[in-house]
Amino acid sequence: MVERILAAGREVLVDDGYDAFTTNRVATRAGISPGSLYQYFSDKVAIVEAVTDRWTEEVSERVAASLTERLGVTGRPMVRGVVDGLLAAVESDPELLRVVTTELPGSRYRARRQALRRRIAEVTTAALAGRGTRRPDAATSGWLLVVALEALAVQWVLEPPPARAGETPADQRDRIVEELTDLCLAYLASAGTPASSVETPVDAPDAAPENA
Amino acid sequence: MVERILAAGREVLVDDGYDAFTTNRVATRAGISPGSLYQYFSDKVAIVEAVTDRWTEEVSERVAASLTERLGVTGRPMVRGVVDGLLAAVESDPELLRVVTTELPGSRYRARRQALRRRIAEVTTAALAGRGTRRPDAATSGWLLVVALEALAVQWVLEPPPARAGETPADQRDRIVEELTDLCLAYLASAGTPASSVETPVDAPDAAPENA
Amino acid sequence: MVERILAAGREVLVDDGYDAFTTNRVATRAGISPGSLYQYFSDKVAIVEAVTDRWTEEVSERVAASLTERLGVTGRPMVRGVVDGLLAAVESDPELLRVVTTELPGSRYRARRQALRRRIAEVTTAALAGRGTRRPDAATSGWLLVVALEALAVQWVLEPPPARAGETPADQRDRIVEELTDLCLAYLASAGTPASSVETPVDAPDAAPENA
Amino acid sequence: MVERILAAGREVLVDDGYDAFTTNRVATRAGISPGSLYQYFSDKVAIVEAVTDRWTEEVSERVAASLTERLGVTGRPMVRGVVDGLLAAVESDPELLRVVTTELPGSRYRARRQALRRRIAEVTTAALAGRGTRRPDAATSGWLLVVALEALAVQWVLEPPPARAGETPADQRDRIVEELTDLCLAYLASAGTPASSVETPVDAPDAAPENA
DNA sequence: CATGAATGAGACTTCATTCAT
DNA sequence: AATGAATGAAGTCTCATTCAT
Repeated sequence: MVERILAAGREVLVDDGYDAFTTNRVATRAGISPGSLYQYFSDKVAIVEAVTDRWTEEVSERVAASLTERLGVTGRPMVRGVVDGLLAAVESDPELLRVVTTELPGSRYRARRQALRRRIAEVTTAALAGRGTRRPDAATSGWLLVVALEALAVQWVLEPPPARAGETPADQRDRIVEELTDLCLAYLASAGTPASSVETPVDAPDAAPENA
Repeated sequence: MVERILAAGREVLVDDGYDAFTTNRVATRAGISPGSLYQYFSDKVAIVEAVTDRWTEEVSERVAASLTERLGVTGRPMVRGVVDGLLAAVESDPELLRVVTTELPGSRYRARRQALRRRIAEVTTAALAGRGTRRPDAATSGWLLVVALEALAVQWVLEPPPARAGETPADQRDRIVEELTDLCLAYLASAGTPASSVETPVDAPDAAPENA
Repeated sequence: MVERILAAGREVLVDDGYDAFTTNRVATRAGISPGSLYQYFSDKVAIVEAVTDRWTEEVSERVAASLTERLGVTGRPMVRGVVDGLLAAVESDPELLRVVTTELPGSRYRARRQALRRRIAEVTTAALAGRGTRRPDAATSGWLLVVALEALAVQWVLEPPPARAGETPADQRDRIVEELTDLCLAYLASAGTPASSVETPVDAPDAAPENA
Repeated sequence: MVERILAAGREVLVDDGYDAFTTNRVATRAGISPGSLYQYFSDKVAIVEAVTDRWTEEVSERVAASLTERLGVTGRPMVRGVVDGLLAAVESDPELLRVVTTELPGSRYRARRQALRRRIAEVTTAALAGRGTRRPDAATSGWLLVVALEALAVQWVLEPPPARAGETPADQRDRIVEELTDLCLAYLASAGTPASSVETPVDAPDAAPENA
């Protein structure tokens, strides 16, 4: 029965949006009476939380799975694995992803989303940690990569960039994975500006290669 | 009077959240009568839109300004300028930024947000365009950098990473700017995986430097 | 419960008028909560329609009944029967009759009223049809009698003429029935002005008997 | 200025209906400010009353005029004159007639309408009074004819019966005038059922001519 | 346990009226 | 006299929640 409610809740959220997520509608969709909802959930909010928690767990598991799968791997394949795992994770339920990231009022469901983000951050930084890197500040680098990767993964699912001519979705996905992998590796490999030079940066040496 | 309403609207949005954004509350906060709202706005939605539009314009202007300021600049300083401009833009009203990015139901205000995103994407990719780069697909690279930068800029304002011990906020900001600049330059400078090698990637050569 | 709402609706309409027919007032009068109205009616308008529909049916039934009662009758008794039936019909709820005829905004409830009028017109003209008549144009005669009879019946209920001294209401009613019967029969028996004489009417022959 | 307001009021009433008769709309239509209405009228209701009063006077005058025009006339032409005058009167502003008879809430504007009706009743009965008649009760006969004539005149303007094939509106109008004239004369000429026979009506003698 | 009718607070909006300018 | 911005009471309708069956 909880199952039916959660399924109905997800459907309403995905099909009708959060604004239309009324208890009556969820009950109708679940084929039960509005009163019965309150036997299993204290609140309307609790239903939304349960629906998103379930999705959250799915995402977390996928991320964790793809990492444990590649425990021994190192080098570029390892990074690629992390990226691929992240994409696979957010691809688990694109419609609900959209609702969670763009529809849900942050003020009410902030805690849940931050928990997920934190968990992803943990595993991701852990995976990227050991990497040989010339970055000076691991905490900042981790934060930066996780934020960027999460945003890119989500955006990839919700509004992917136009594919190349004749490119299959699978090909495009592979390409994006390589791009993100490049992004991570290039960043990690680049020398962070030493603290002293922040104030008076010397441009010439580390400037972008002027189309050499 | 429009001013008072917009100010009150912003306050309610920021202090109480979108769920509590009721016409009565806005009117009370503005110290006027509920009926007066409708002399200046057709709708509750119109008020929200006006509040966010104003913020949107501010952000747009800041981005544009910081770019025109550095028209002649090239190389790393130019990229740093773009990054700094982006940060400055989203820093204009952190509280409203939070509301707009996490509180507003996407389904109702999607159009507005996408317009802003598109405008930012345009100027950013334009700025980054001429850069010498070894990236194979400009469209994808642009998309990737814009998505990443936007997310990082927003996150920087809403939940910045912990500062180093004894570091002032201004110092941290400078440091983040350098990090983002590194991210962009390193990515652009790195060789995109040639299409042929996507299928059967050779890891060794382009792997991350294993802490050599 | 629908019953209670309809009863309350009728009361409000009759006691306070259509202007005061607010959902809150109906709910209060019915001893229920405003929200409950909407479990049974989609709209405020729907309530008014239900109330008037019920009255409409009652009126229709009465008219039909009084006609079937006298199926075999002919001559003056038949006409008298139609007239009596019409009066009986509109007498079913004088207070609501007043509301329906004078209070309800025609623009909103026109359709309903016309349906009733049409139904009455049908049965009445049908009943009067076979009558031997010297009227040249049946359509016009029917229209004329129905309009006149309806108005007279309604007016009889709402603002009857002063009774004769010492006359009981029942007596007056009988008298009015005879008057209306006379009206119908006299009209039907009178020779319609032939089409040719319409243009250049000769007054003398068909003039009213000058108190001969 | 009063003129402009009344004209605007009439327009709104006619074009948009009583429901849409708001002070703001009237003011806009009159090209003045809402506040100015209250310099000339105490109330929204007062405006409606003024508009309808003006119409009422027009109608009254027309009725009176058509009667004084035919002061010396007698016989059928006289009756025809009354009928024609009545029609002419209600034809003065068909659109406003519709509003007044079907749109205006009776409870608020009852008094005005009754005054008009009474005035019409007076002149009409006065005109019909001297007529030689076999009717036993002048008061009742007058009431009956006035009610019937008013209803017929109004209905003629608002929803006239279908015209004969090839008949011009003017012809139809002439025909209707004759019909109403017949109605009046036939009724007045017919012998009222004597009081004694009301109780036990003998049908045969005064029955309608069975299509002999 | 399940039901679903009933609840009632409260949201959005309109509009007759006023009053300072 | 004219204005028109401001008012605020009141109306319609929704929906999360409860409770008797």
